[in-house]
Amino acid sequence: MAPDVPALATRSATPLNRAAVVSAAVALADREGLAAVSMRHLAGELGVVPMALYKHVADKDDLVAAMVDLVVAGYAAPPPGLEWREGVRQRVLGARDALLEHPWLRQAIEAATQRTPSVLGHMDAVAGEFAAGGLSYDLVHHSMHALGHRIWGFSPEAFSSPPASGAPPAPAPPAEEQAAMMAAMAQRFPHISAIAVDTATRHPLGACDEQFEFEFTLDLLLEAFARLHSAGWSSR
Amino acid sequence: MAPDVPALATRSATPLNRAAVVSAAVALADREGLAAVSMRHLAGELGVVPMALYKHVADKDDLVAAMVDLVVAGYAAPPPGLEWREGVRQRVLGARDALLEHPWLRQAIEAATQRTPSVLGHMDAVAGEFAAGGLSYDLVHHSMHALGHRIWGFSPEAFSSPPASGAPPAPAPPAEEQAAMMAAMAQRFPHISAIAVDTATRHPLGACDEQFEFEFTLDLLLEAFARLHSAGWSSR
DNA sequence: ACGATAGGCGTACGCTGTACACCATGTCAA
DNA sequence: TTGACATGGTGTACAGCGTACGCCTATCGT
Repeated sequence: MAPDVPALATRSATPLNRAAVVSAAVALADREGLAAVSMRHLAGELGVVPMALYKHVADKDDLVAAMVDLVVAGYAAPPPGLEWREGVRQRVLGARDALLEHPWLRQAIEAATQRTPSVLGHMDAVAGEFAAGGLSYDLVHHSMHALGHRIWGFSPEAFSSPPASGAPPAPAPPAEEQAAMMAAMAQRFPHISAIAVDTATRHPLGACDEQFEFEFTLDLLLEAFARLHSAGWSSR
Repeated sequence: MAPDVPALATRSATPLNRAAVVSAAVALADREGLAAVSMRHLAGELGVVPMALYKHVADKDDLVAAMVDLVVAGYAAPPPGLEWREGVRQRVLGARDALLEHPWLRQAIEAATQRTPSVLGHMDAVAGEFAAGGLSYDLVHHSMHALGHRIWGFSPEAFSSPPASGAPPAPAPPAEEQAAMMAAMAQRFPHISAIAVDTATRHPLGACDEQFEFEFTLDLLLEAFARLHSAGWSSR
């Protein structure tokens, strides 16, 4: 028999390094979601024993932070010299693009306990776009608070259902029951039901247009910031 | 010897019920944080074996959802007949009050995978305040998207540091090093540093005023919604 | 030639959620 | 009165998690 390389997992000849570990984790998360990124699973993916990873990352938190850092480092930077609203807009939409490519990113950012360099860099770059427009740092500060997680490309949706992990929890209730449910909903929650109806008439094909939703809010806030700016607003 | 009641844990004579389990979980989370709410810990608290809890809650997700539901059910409702902005404002600030009493609530809401009745009820009530002002459901829909998690009383802060769990990670670096760090920060991240400086001059005593921050954004958005409303805005 | 170092391995511990079988009790119908 | 049945607490067990600790080997600078 030939006792050479391991059977299944890809095990390269050269030793691991931090970058390889982190990018493998990103790829794994892209493929199977953030929950699948356990030290054991990732190690198996790399053809290595779990504890080997700890030679390259301090702990799981460090790994996740590094994953975020890697993706955020790849955010597209708009050309300099843009009007400030456009600069902010492009940076935020750039973040959103990355988010759409790496759906786990939102969860990772929300769970993050550190601010890594790339993360700070993005926040600084966004602040810089504001500042280039002549907004006072006072206003920039509060405007960025208003943007909140939107600078990472997502809004904290009060409505949107969680990402529908795999199989539907209820096995498709019969249409009759569903109609009864709808009626009960309409009675108990008239306003959100009305919203649902209103939305359905406007967008017959599916749920609401997330991208429109996102840009709507973004532009709304940007306009409000501009108004405050030209009015010489100050926090005290 | 007296082989009667268990030694340490409080074990009442009457059997458990769902409400008792859930409110014990809330109390535990209030005392020791959401992370401390494990089935085993909670069961121990109730003087019961872990699996006993599964007679009252379907699983951990169900428990957390019920915890959220319980707190949200207690949100203060403003008197009817308020001007719509004031109605929304009071409901949202009421949610914020509950959040300040139960710091774990934010995390629980963010992690929630279900919309329980109380949760839907709050969303509906907020929508109702808008609707009472004559806003179209179309605009209500988009305005609530804009509010996002703010209707739960918190804004997703891009800046605020995570809640500083227990001991500081670094054991208070020497002042000399700290100054060097600050200088390096200022060079690499000029804008956020400028914000920090600006903020420090305005609020010499501490970090920024979260409450002010929150209300600033809230009022900003509300004013923008009002402007759209009076301009007859529609999404298409 | 040799010690230091880097990097992968193996074992083990304590923690998590929860499936499954079992048993005591209270309630109700026959 | 008796048996069926539901309710609720128990005990054991399993798979998975992060990670502390010690060992072993290959490489490299001196």
